[in-house]
Amino acid sequence: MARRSEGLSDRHKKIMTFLTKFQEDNGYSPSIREIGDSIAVKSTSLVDYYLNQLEEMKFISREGRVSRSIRVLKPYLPATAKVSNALRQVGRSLEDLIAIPRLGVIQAGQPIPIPASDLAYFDSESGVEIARSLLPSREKVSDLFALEVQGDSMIDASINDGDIVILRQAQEAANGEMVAVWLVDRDETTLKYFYREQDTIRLQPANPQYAPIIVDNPKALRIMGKVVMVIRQVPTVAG
Amino acid sequence: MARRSEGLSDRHKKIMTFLTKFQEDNGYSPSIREIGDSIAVKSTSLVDYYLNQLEEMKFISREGRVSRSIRVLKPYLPATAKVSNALRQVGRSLEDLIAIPRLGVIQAGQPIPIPASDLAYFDSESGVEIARSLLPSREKVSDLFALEVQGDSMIDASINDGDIVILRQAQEAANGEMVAVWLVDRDETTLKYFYREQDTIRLQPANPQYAPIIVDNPKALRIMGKVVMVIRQVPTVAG
DNA sequence: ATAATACACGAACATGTGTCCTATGTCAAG
DNA sequence: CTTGACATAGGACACATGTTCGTGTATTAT
Repeated sequence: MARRSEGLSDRHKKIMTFLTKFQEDNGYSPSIREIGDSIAVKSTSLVDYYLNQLEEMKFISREGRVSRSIRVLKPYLPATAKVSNALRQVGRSLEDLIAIPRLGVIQAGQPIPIPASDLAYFDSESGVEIARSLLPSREKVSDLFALEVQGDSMIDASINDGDIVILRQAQEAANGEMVAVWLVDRDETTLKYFYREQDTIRLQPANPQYAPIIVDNPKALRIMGKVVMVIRQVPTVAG
Repeated sequence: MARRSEGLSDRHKKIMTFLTKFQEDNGYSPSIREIGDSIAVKSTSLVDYYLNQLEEMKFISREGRVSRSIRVLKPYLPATAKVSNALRQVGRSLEDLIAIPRLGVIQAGQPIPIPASDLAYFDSESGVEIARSLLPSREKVSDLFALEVQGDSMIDASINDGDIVILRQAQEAANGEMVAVWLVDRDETTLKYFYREQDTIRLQPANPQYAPIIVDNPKALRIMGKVVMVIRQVPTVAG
């Protein structure tokens, strides 16, 4: 185990991720023991030990002696967590229609930066409204967000300039899935097919005119979400 | 106490208000006893009784045997600006939800009858619901209908097998527009780009692997509608 | 009047859950 | 080697919390 790592250790990160995800999935906090299970730790005291550290570092806060009272102060996935939080208020109050926040523009071709911070704010007026009946039933509303596509590198994947893509938050992806990834180095977000190879990750634009992006450091990219739906408004020549 | 009140009783409202407010204030759910205090009820069983009703009415959901696991499904809080704002949003959204009849599947080889008379009836269960905000404002709702695409002749036009296309009824089309046409001879309906040439009409599948269909007798085809929107549900490898 | 039903109280119960104490192992510094 | 800080485990303990059962009291229907 890594010792003395300043900032968050691996365990801390796992816990924060678990906390964030658990709360999004269930709407309430996990218990100490549930957290322990998630990081394969049997003893409750050790979990408590970590939680105290996280509280010390202002990553969470909790009420003494109150079950499941952990609040995530600095979501480990800052943008996405905040968004889903906002979404929960609108989305869950409605059964048929779902307002999905349109976070911004994603450049599918030559990637142009969407600073991650941009993902943090979401103005309800810019949301995309979707009928729940169109979504696979298993989709959790709170995990969804929308982006508008610019660029044409995904043309062969049936995604065009101007399309609106609905994504589900995810931190991982299987080979061949279409994902939105944040490239840390370039500080930009792009839409690509995801392939994990031996030591690298290949981000493949479906359009063969564009070269794939090869990432050798897994930490240099963060998967923001998987594409679950594409909406395209076809312009008609004459109204 | 009001009895037999259909819908939410006074107690129910108080509980929902308390739940909403408590969660906003604390970030987690109150316990049964805390709820009891808020409505001056001493017995936990009575609170449980009400909670069961609220759960029955889909106002909340909770996990069995898990503390503080209440989720508010329909926030009840007419006073707060925030909530009323959200509700207004929801209300407006509902009005804007449009049910578009899904007439059937479009596919080479399978004829789809789309006489105007057929548009009159449609079963709401088979309809596709679209938020009005997604449609160009000028679209007349009554002119719209939906088809599910089978086959891949339009792949390069960003339309894939399984996609749902929304069309507007039309008898004519301008060059380059994407239309659904009924080929009288073949007795089938297909989706193609429309080009009128000197004496013929060319129906161009965007996918170059497929040859265009040349129709020399204008009466041999009937334009059923223009494509105004494409909705694609992307399957994810692992749910 | 009687039965049925909805509403209400309280207490007992089982268990979920946070807290805390002790013990052990590991590693770097003295 | 010793020491001490850190990491880890196990478990006892108290109490927080959801569940359930028994009982009582109105209101309504038969």
